[in-house]
Amino acid sequence: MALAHTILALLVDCPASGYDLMKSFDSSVGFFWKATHQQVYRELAKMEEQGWVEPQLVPQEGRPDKKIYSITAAGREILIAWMHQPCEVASIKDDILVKMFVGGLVSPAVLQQEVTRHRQIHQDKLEVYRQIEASAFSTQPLPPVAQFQYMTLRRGIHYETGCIAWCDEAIAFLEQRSRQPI
Amino acid sequence: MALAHTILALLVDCPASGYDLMKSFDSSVGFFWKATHQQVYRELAKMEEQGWVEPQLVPQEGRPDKKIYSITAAGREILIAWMHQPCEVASIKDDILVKMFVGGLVSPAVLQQEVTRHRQIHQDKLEVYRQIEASAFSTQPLPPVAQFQYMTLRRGIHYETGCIAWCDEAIAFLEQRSRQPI
DNA sequence: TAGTACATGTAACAGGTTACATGATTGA
DNA sequence: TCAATCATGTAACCTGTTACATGTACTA
Repeated sequence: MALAHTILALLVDCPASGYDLMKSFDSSVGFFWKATHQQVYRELAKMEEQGWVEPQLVPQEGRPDKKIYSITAAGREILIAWMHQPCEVASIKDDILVKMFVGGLVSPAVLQQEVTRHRQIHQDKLEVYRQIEASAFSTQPLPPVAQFQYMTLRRGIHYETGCIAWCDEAIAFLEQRSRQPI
Repeated sequence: MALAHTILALLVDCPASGYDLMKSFDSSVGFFWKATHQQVYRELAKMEEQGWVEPQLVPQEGRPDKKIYSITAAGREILIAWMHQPCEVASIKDDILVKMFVGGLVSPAVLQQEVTRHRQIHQDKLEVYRQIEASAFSTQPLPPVAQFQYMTLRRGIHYETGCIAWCDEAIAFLEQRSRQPI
C-alpha cells in the first residue's frame, strides 16, 4: 500500500503528471522506492477513484495531453494518518546472498567477479550521493523541507557504505579461498 | 525468479519438506530472504513440474504425510547456471524513508517515536546475529560450507549496524527540530 | 481446554514486471 | 535517419500477502 503513500508524498509539494512522478522514481526518491510507469498510472487511477488525487487535463501542442494530479484534502488526511501508524521495518532481500550461501558450488573466481561488480555499482551510487550531498544540501542553514530530504539521502549513504564494506570482506574471503583450494 | 533458486540452494545440502523450507525462511536464510508457506508450496509445485526437484511421500502416524523434496541433477544445473549469471543489485525499499521525506507534515515527536521503534528492532536483530556469530561460527577452523554461510551473516551485521547509525542521526535531527519549533 | 507445532493445500487479491501500442518533437 | 524524450495507456503475467480449510498431538 505504500506506493500510494509515496505518490501522495510527492504530490504534497507540487502537482505532477504520471510522467513527472515516474521520473521522480528514477531520481529523487529513486534510491529508496522504485516504481515503473505502469505502476504509477495504475495507482493514480485507483487513487483518483478514491478521491485522494484530482486530475486536471492540460492540452498540449505537438505532444500528448498531460493529466496533472493534485493531492486533495482527503489525500492529505490519508497521508498524515498513515504517518501516525507504525510501518514495516525494512529487511534485506538480496540475490547475491543466496549465491554466497551456496558459494561452494562454483569456483571462488566466479563469485568474486560478481561481488566485485556489485561493489562497483555500490561505489558509483555512493559517489553520486556524496555529490548530491555536497551540491544540493550544502547551503547553511538548510530550509526545513530540505532537511528532511537530506536525512533520506543520509540513509542511502549509510546503506551503500555498508554494502561496500561487506563486498570488501567477501572479496578478501574469496581471494583467500582461491589461494588455498580444497 | 530467485525464490526458486533460494529453495534449490536450501535443498543442495539436504532434502526437505515444504514445511521444513518454510521454517528455514523464518530462521537461517530468513534475514536475507522471506517467503510465506503459500509461496513455498506453490513454488515447489512449479519446480516439480519442471523437474528441478523430486518429491518422496513419507507416510506418518498421527500427523499429515510429508512430501520430502530432493534436488535433481537438472535442478543442480539450473542453480549453478544461475550462479554464473549476473544478478540484480539490492536496493533499499523502506516505508520509513517515505515518512521522513515528508516529515514536516507531522510533529517531530511522531516520527521520532517511530524511528526509535525501528532502532530497537534493528538493535535486537543485531544482537541475535552477534550471538549466532559467537556461537555457531566461533569454532576454528570453520568448515568450508559454514564459511560461506558466515559471510551472509556478516552482511546482516553490516546492514543492521548501518540502520542503527542512521536511526541515531535521524533521532538527533528530530530532537533538535522539536527544541526549536517553526 | 486453549494454544502451539506439525503438515499440506485452495482461492482471492495486491503489488510488481514485461510486452505491446500510439504518435509527435528534438537532437545527433 | 535513427534514437531519445515526451506522454499515456492496455493486457498478460509473475510474485507476494491474507484468509480460509483440515486434522492430530503435545504442552501449559
